[in-house]
Amino acid sequence: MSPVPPHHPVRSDGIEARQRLMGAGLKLFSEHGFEKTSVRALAREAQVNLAAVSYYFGDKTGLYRALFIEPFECQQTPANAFADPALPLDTAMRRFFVDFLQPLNLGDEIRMLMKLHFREMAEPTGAWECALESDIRPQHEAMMRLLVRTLGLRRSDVDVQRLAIAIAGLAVHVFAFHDGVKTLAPQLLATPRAIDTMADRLAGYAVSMIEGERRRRVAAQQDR
Amino acid sequence: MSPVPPHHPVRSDGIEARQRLMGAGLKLFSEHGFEKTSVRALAREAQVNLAAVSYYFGDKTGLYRALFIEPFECQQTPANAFADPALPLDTAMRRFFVDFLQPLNLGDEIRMLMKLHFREMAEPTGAWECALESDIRPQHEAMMRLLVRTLGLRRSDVDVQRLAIAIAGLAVHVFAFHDGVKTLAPQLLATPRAIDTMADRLAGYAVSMIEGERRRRVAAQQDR
DNA sequence: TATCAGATAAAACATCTGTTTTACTTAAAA
DNA sequence: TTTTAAGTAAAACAGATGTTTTATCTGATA
Repeated sequence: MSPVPPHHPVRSDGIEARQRLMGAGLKLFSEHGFEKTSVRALAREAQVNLAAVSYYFGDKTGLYRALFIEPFECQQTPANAFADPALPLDTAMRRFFVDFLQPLNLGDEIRMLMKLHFREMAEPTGAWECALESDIRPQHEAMMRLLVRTLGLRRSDVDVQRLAIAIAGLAVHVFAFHDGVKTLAPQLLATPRAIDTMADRLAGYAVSMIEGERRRRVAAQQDR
Repeated sequence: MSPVPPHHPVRSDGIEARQRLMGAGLKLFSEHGFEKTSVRALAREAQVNLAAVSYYFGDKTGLYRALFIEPFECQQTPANAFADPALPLDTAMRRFFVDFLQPLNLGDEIRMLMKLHFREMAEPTGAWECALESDIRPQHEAMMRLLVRTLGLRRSDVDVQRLAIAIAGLAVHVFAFHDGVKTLAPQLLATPRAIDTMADRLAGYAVSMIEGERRRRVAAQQDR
């Protein structure tokens, strides 16, 4: 029925239509969401014919899914900071939050991709599960390993999961409710320097939370 | 042009159409979002004629806005917990988070209203600014007053704002990324008891964060 | 009872949506 | 050069959408 998407088009007028459509999709989807972005707007933005989206991606959702599946360059995951066991906790945390908030500053494409992912998290279209498994879960698990290591546990439990989710939430919240934060306290995200300070503080909060959890566990142990 | 919405319709076949439309709007908007909810679906859900929505609310967005503006019953704000200065910090925090996460359990209508608000936060349609000023900002400021009081400061500064936003983020994150949390760690929000435990832990995290911030301020003071 | 505004109902309207069809152009292979 | 298929373009399609119009009905008031 629908033509097979050719991944390496023979013909190309300068930039290839397929890639330009993905660029347009990244921009428009992240800006206005899936529903509010029409196929016509995509074609216009990409300076490509209306039929191109169905030609290359089958349909509109095909283009959307492609944005989640096909990796963009760079894409360094913040959780990399947790890989090295030799790294002190506060340093690792600080690096995590700096990496996490990085997209707020620079990298137009990555920022849009990030925004697209967060949008998908808030309003799942189905591509979400995919992103969760490939992006979120690995980071969540890396975080849990760090916590298990730091707290000196033998293995993870529900309280470690709670803590991991709460720490990630510190960063996610800033991202997802970027607009709200900007309205409540514009200075906090106004400059790269301010964002760096924010990352620093968030790392500090995370460390405090972990220390608190350690104390709570000790107290709970003694109660038993 | 458009008929003036009569707030007290004389005629009423049992339940009034206007109110039923708001019920339908609350359900469908919170479930599927603004775009994905059609006027026809609203009319069907409310068992009301198609024209009723335009008759009572002018248009579709009018109904949506009405859901934000017109207060539903109860609506106790979590930040009430901060009003009493005599309340110990940890108690106040615990109450805040319990109140905040309460809608996850019970109160079908309130839960939907909450979900609608969070959805609006993630995908602003314009009704957002309204909600921010009337709902969010007061809570944010109550939180800041508590922090200023607890930290023994004379007045708020950017670091207090950062802390307030981070603490609120603990709760908001659980709400907004409810689905994600449920996928990553289903047990955490499965039962009312689990939710209560979550609120308890979040309160603990918040207290730890505040203590950490107090230490940070002392250290920064000494550096100067 | 007659009147009249409030309320409802069904149909019509114009627009926009995602998708497909059809025809045309291009460039490489036979 | 001829052939073939990939790629492009414009128009057409079927359906859904928000909104308005027109007509009808209801029930309290004069």
